[in-house]
Amino acid sequence: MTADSSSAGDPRRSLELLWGLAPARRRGPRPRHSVEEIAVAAIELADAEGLSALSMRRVADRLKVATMSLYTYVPSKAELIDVMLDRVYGETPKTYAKSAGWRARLEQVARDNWDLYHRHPWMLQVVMHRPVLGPNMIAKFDFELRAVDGEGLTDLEMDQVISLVSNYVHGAVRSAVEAMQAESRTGLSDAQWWEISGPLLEKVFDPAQFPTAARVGAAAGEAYEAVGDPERAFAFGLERVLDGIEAFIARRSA
Amino acid sequence: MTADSSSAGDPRRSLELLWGLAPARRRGPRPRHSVEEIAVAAIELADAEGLSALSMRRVADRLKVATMSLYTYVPSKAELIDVMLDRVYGETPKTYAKSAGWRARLEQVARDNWDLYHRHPWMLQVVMHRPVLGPNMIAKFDFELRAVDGEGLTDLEMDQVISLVSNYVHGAVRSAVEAMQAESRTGLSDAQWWEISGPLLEKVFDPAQFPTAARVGAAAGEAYEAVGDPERAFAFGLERVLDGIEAFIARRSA
DNA sequence: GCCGTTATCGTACGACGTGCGGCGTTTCCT
DNA sequence: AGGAAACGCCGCACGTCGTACGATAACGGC
Repeated sequence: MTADSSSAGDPRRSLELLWGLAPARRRGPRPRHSVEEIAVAAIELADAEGLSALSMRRVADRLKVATMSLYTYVPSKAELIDVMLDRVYGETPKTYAKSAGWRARLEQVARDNWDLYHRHPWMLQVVMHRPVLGPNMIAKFDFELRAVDGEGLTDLEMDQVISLVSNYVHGAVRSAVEAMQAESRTGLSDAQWWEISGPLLEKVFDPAQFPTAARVGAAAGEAYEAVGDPERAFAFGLERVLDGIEAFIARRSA
Repeated sequence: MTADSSSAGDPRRSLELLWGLAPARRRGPRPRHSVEEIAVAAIELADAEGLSALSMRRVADRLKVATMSLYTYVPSKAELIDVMLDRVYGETPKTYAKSAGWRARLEQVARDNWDLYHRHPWMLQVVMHRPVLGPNMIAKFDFELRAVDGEGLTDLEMDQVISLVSNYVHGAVRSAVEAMQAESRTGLSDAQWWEISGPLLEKVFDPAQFPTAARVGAAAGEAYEAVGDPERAFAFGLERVLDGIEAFIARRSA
């Protein structure tokens, strides 16, 4: 429970929340807010300050409401995160260019996800105990599968191809975002950090023992000084992944 | 700070810890423990109960020591996690079979990481603000780079290839581990969970609207009932990734 | 034996998620 | 019209967390 997780509560309640199945109010005072409104406030907070700053108290503050009032809309923090997730899943485009082939479509899927994670880096830290079966998540899944539909793959292979791309993007974004956030989180710029770490590491690290790491580490370090290089690394990996899928599809059609 | 993160403290202190650079004891009572011992206890706890159960109090209990005593060995929880990480990085093999080509070597790297993450799933949740420059992490980096050394790639390309493989493995393990842990974390088996979610979802989800998701979801759901299928999905993706790298290396040599 | 150093640890503070129970508002039923 | 039931709102409290602070006691060098 301490960990920021989703889908840890009652699945029934979760699904009702995600699909907006309110049991139809009957009596009592009018709700002053809505699940949507709460989710929006929570997303804004998480976007701005990270998942570690997302607390029920802070969300309530944002809405000028007492903390416990949130619990009339949402059974627990886990379900709130479910709603947040499904909501941001709704942000990705859901149409392909008409002329695009499967490769262009898959590339779009990868880049849309890359963008989505960059807009909401807290998504990377949410551990999902079960898939969040909200409408937007399902629409997104369907859309992504259609990228490789009709190319002669079995259903299982289609799922595996989409998983492959999703998994790669997730990992790549994670590296990139962590690198980007290092400065703001620690209050130390890369330069300052190396100024401290460098000399100490030199005393203790023997380049002769690990020549490959020394050489490549230096090269990569230099390259990454240039802004935008994580994006190039992402593009590089994506091309390899798509090449691998291309070989598979070609072999499958033959 | 609330988030389970690493490398958030003083880099100098971190490096001293990681490389065992104690400032040489002089006076005072003999330490009853060691950073190593504390890290081992912490790793055991995190392995058994997950990162959310890893607290300074619980680690101290395990060592039969007051909570605050830990702070004489480790400046904060973040640095402790750094030490834990570098320690488990030491677990992966560091030699290749002599006969192995780059592809077999890369596959070994991927599978060793897959195994490592499965042994220590908490690694997936640690957000790294900076690379943990410990001896084992460097040795591991060097070892992995050697998988693709001497194949005609530039230093930067070597780094990108290793990143690609690492990123894919990270993403794939994440999916697999989350699926595996869903039952123990929520106390609901997959069957029980579907028994509740299924009927509700049927009321609300229209297969005609998302035929691809419906079809593939059903197929994938069935396949994953069979134990060990996440591993097959991992193997599938890995083959594609390696194929993509193969194409790149081939083009590079030509 | 004494003093400076250092390990150990009890207490405390401000965060967190959330259970419980009281209050006041709104709606339905008579 | 009036009473009762349902429900939104919220203050308080509990047990958790990381860790700052200061007291105490063990030890090494003189």
